[in-house]
Amino acid sequence: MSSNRPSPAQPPTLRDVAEAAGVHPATVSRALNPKTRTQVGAETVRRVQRVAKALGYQPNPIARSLKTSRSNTIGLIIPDLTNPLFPPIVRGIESVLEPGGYSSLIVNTDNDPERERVKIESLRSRQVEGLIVATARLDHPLLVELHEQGVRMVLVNRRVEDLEIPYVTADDVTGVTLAVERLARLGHTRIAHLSGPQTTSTGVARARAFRHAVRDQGLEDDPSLIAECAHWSEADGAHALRLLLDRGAQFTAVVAGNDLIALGCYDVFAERGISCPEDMSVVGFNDMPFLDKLRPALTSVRIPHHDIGVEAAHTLLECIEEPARPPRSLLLPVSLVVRDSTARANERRL
Amino acid sequence: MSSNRPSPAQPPTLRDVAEAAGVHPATVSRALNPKTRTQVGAETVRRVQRVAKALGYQPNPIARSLKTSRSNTIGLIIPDLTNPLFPPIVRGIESVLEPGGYSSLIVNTDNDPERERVKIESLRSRQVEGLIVATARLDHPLLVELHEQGVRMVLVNRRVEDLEIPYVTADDVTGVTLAVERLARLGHTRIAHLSGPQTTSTGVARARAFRHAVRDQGLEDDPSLIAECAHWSEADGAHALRLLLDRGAQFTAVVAGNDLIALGCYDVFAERGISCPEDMSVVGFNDMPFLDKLRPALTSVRIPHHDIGVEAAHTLLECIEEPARPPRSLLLPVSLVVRDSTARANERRL
DNA sequence: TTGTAGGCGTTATCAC
DNA sequence: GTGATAACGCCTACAA
Repeated sequence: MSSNRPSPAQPPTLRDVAEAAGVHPATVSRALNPKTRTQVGAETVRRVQRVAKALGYQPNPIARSLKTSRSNTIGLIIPDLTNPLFPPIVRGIESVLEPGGYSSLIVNTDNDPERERVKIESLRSRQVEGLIVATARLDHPLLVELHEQGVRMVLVNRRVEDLEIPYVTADDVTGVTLAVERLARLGHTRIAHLSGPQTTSTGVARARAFRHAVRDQGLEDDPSLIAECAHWSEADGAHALRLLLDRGAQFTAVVAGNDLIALGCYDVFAERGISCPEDMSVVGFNDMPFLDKLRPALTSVRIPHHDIGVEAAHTLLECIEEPARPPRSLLLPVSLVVRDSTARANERRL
Repeated sequence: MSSNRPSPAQPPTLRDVAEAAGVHPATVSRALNPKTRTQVGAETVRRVQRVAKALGYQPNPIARSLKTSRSNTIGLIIPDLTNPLFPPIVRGIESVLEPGGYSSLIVNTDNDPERERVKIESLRSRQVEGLIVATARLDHPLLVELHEQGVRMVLVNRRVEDLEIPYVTADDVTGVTLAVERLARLGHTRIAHLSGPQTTSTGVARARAFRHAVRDQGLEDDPSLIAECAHWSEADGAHALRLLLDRGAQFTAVVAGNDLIALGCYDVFAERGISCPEDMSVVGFNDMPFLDKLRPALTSVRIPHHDIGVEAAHTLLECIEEPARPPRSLLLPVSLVVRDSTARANERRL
């Protein structure tokens, strides 16, 4: 009876429960842990559980981590949470991690390798059990290093060259192909591509797919119709389009590396009095939110954001929980969402 | 000697450093901790630091947490990371937390109280030292309960009634007033308000400010021109506007509770062939990204997203690090960003 | 089936 | 100034 703590809400520990249940702490530990519960008498288990609930016992995950050297935490490396591409992916990830008993620590790198190094350092010091990385570049020494150190990770939306790191991405090739096919069917014969940075697998894959698709449509694969954006941003998209235009390139449609780059095109259209889609068609990539409300509504390749997150998380958990099994990578299907930024080619522009 | 670990990259511990430096672990601890460094001889400090760096020693935060019962982690409760309002706030928060040595655990509640309870539970079991809450409702028993338990927290963009919890919000009253003034100056005499949920302080504050502002402009404060949205969402915005329209309400402008609600209006305009801004002006609130690219570009009240995050984080850290000091709340300044969704009133509509 | 004991890596509190 | 010791809360051989 006398075991009531008058104390100021110190959370109860295993010992408190043990005391209250008249049993040894180790027994409580076993009774409360599903994996060892069988080793304890059914009656004892019940009593312990009752007492634990009564006291409002919550295991201290820090103590547990110290003992088991598992943190139940994973790190999420993204360039910029403010880019609408990522929040849905993050939500997908959490929808898997959380039921699995994991939490995620999110960091923004702004695509700065130094920042990235520091933040990953900090994540590791917090003992994360794995990493989901959305910032991978084709040549990415840091990731190679981590991989060699046995850090478990999964890449989303990206890959690294010559490296056996599992990845989950959208099917870039099909996406770009759909875009080009659509434009070709609308009579466009000279289509430009504002590619993403060629330091990223995604940028390279989409650019390569673009050239293939153009040839497959029987069109000329003219390198002067391709401009590379330094970053996946509006500003860089605008810059690249201006370059093409100033160079006097002739084209009636643009396949943008992603939606932000496409938005950059909108800025240039406004600057130069080009009307979209009458003078120029544009297709984006990713189908971010609110594209349907743009002026004009942007045609874009839809990728399964949420599923990418879900699959990435599953893959990572597999790596963690069954280190033996060789992890598989995933290519998720895409579709073209046709809106108002694409129309029949305006031949006068050529 | 025999103390060489041939082992596979077990990260070095304090003990390893101590051994290598020929000194006691406690000394290493002191030498490496800025707050206790003074207790150690300068020469020793140098040697320990050198050895630590050489071994690549990283303190184990879990062990430290166990001992100090501080996790250096805070929880971030937001309704939905996918709402563009939040990522910039999150970034602001992290920009303060990180240099302060804290990490943040982000959870989405989808505004579901039950979910919220579970997630906060889980955060607490992870020993977070404080909470930044963006989901507060005026009547919010859970938060009251937590507050009474002494959980440190700061509200962003929201307040709770009759409760001394510090908050950081934008100046809603001024924002709405600016919007109404602008519309009045454009000749609008009948202005509708699609309010946010009246269960949130923000919804109430903006609605109240709206009615004040209308009267201040010498216009009629007609309750039939106000409709409440059940959530801060596009769908609910559209729903509310349809309601008003179907009711036969006469008005030429809408002040929306936030940008998403304003976007819902766009949908209804399209449905009903109302042209904006010719027939109807709209003002949003929050100035989310990409509003300038909408059709038409949305006039909106800009709030300092990033700063809200920054100040909230500062406030929370203060609460944690100086529990004595009574925390102050903050009201951050706003401005009206005029774009194309507002124009002179079209009297024929009345 | 249950109890015992030791330790995970760190820090706080003593001594010396 | 530095060393010894204990303890944070939990888990897990091992013993009983």
